[in-house]
Amino acid sequence: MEIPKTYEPGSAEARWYKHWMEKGYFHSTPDEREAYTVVIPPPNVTGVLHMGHMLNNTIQDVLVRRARMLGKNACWVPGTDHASIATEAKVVQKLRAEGIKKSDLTREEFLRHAFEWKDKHGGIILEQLKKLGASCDWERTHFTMDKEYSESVIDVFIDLFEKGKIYRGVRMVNWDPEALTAVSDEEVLYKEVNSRLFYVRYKILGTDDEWITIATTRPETILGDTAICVNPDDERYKHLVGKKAIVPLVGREIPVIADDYVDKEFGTGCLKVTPAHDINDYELGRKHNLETFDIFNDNGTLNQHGMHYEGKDRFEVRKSIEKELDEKGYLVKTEDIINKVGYSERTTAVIEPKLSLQWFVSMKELAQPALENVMNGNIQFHPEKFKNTYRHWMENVKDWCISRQLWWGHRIPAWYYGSRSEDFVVAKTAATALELITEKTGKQLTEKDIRQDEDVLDTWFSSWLWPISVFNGLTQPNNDEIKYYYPTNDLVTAPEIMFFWVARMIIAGYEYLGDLPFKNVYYTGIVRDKLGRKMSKSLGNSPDPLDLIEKFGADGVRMGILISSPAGNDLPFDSSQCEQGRNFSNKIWNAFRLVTAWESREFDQPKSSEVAIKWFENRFQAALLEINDLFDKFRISEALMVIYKLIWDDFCSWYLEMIKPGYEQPIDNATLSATINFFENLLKLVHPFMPFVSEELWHLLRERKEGDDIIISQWPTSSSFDKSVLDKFEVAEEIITGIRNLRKQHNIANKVKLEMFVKKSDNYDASFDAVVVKMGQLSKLEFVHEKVPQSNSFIVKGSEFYIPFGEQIDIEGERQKVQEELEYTKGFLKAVQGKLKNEKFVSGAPEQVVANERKKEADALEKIQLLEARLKDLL
RNA sequence: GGGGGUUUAGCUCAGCUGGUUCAGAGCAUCUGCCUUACAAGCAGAGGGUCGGCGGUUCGAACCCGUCAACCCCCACCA
Repeated sequence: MEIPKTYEPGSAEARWYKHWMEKGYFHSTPDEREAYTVVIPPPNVTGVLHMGHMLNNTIQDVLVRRARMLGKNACWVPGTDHASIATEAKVVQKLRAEGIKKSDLTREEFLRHAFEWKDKHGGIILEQLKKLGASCDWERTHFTMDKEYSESVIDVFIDLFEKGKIYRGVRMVNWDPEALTAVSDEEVLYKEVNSRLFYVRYKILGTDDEWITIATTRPETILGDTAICVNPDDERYKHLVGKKAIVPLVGREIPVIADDYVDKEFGTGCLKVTPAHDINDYELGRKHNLETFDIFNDNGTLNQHGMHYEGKDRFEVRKSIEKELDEKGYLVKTEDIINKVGYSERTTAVIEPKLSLQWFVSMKELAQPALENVMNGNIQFHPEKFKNTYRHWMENVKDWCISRQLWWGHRIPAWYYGSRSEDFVVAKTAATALELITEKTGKQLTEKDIRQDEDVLDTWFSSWLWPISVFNGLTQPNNDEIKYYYPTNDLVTAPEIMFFWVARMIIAGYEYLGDLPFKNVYYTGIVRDKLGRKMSKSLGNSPDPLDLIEKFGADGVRMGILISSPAGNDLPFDSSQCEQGRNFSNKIWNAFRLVTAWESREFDQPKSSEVAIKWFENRFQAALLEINDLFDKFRISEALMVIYKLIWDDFCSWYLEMIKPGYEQPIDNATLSATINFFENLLKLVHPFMPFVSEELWHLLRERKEGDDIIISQWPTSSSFDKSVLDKFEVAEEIITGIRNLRKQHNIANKVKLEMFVKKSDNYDASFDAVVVKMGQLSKLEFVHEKVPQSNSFIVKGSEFYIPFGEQIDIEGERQKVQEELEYTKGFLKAVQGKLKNEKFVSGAPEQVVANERKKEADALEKIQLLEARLKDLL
């Protein structure tokens, strides 16, 4: 049977993924083994796989597959997030394309459309992950709006409310006066625009002609002013604090107050305070007990507080009021400035900040254990540097606004029965709400008398329960699964959502299960394009991962994405990296072709093969130790690099060449069998990174019994190794390279056998001589006591190697070469001796370091002697 | 504006608490090879005053100061 020259990933990938699924290898149920649990950062339900997901999920799969091979009960829970804003925006957009406006639909109608959309597009991304090879337990797929999951979200809301951790508070929302709705922060686009700064003077009450001048970009809001504020340290205005000023046009008397918030440098250093239309002003208002006048109607026109401007649009009023202020002598001057203005993404209307009652989680106390347990290392961040960012945020944590003015999501379980702000109860159902109302007020109401809060909860208010709720840890407390799988082990995610998600999961973990949600957090970087831009849907600069898989194979893409992506570092993605990955799978494939082509017989093992095997055993163990260590430190891409070099350089370029029989010659049984064992172990190391090609070759390499699949094979066991073997081999490598270099310099083909003579140093080691003869294509290797004339030479570890070339020798070239080396060594010696002459160095540096320098000196002296002798010969 | 981070070869990164290797790897580049596993390959080679400046030290890529550039997060300024 002819084996193709290149590895063809397509069929192998489909075949093996199906096989793994059929065998149920991805599915986990609690048993006596140690659990290894990972929960996927749930992608948006309607999302499409992008490069960030590829990176993130490849890392998770590597960790999970390795854990499985280490004999752990690996469980990787997949699922999707309802992503309220993103999904709702998509549905709105889709409806708009069909000519349907959201405002024409009832909530129920809209949700019907949304669920239809979710059923149609939801989970596409999960199918894509299968193409990547993700070994998720698909039977455990969760969605943050599943029935039981939603129940846990609502329960947590109610619980926190009852504990007094959730409260209603005033917050500025982004009001879209055209759509007549509040929009989320994410839907506001800030643009820099040319504006004007108006300087307006207010008369001080009780004076003849004393004025105070403020600067504002929004003169129309003067009608809502309830104070003027200056910095307490501002000498210019100190005498005015406590006095009253008169609002122009309105005639209202307002206090002049002092607060640090005011920047002395900006404008005139005086701020007019309009608590209803600016969040900072609102805070000042609260602090100083100011009145609040909301001067706008919902559609952006002025209301009754607008006096003669009532009913007119805010921008029209801005123009008119400028004129009026000017005419009446209040306008001092105007200045052109550039400032940022928010526009609604939906309607492009200018956003009006508007005060409204929102729901908050009070965070200070909840955050305490979450902060401590990261700082003390109970939860580890990789890389560690993110602890700083985390600490800073957690120490200054602000209360979390959890209500969103959307329909797609978990509706807030609050029920209103009156017009006062305290006329509400929090309850799971309307029925319970009615009971609570009766309890609270004595009134007997019906469902018609109450209405549920219109808002839904912030998406993160459901995703923060992810590691708990995928095991129903709240709805069925202490069930077998939550006990077995929680705390999970590793979380792999992007640093951007450290606060949105990671911190809050930690908080929820301690609050609800009294334990950490995961032990390690691996932060991936951001995938960027060649221009350094973040790859994103909106920019459209992300290659389609499925195209890449098509082109380079899933294994190739996985390797390409991991090879230069240390934790926490950005990954500037270029498809050439996938090419490298594809080449690597091909390399392994061809190594297999070579090994499988050999015919084996029973005969004496050549010495070169014997020592080659001994060397590779040790080499493998050394690499394995390093790989395991790198995995422990979550240095995944470095582990991959070690494997890459182990296979490409050590196994293929060295080992296989050392044991390779001559053309059409058989190989001895012992060597072939050892080689196949090596190959198997190498495939195991590769498997977490390149699951498909490794499984394919695992089965081609030898006959396998049913169920003998690499995915469930045992990770190679680590044992001690003999470093001296590796050191000796390194010397042999150096000798072989020396021979190759001479061949190259003198244009001697590999086929031409050469004779080599060695003048040994005292520490010459002959254990790899057979390999040197084979790899160097030598016809003779002989030891001599004298230098060999008429030959080229090189020095390795004090031994001199001579290869006679008869007439071909280029004496001048050789002399020059030796001369250069001599110069260099002399320079080196000078530097070393310089150090040793420095008394402060000899007395100050540790003994070991000084000893090293002395050794360097001795070695250099010896080498200089050899080189000088050699030079004399050449003259 | 606040906070965090980064800066080492053309690119992506290692370099552990300052001292074995005149600074390491992969990719890319260059040179020579279609050598009977692989040209998606083989064998070699070149390439860095470790962002700038100053300091501490016998000794600095590593510690301190300062300047600069870039990135991320948060808040958005009347």
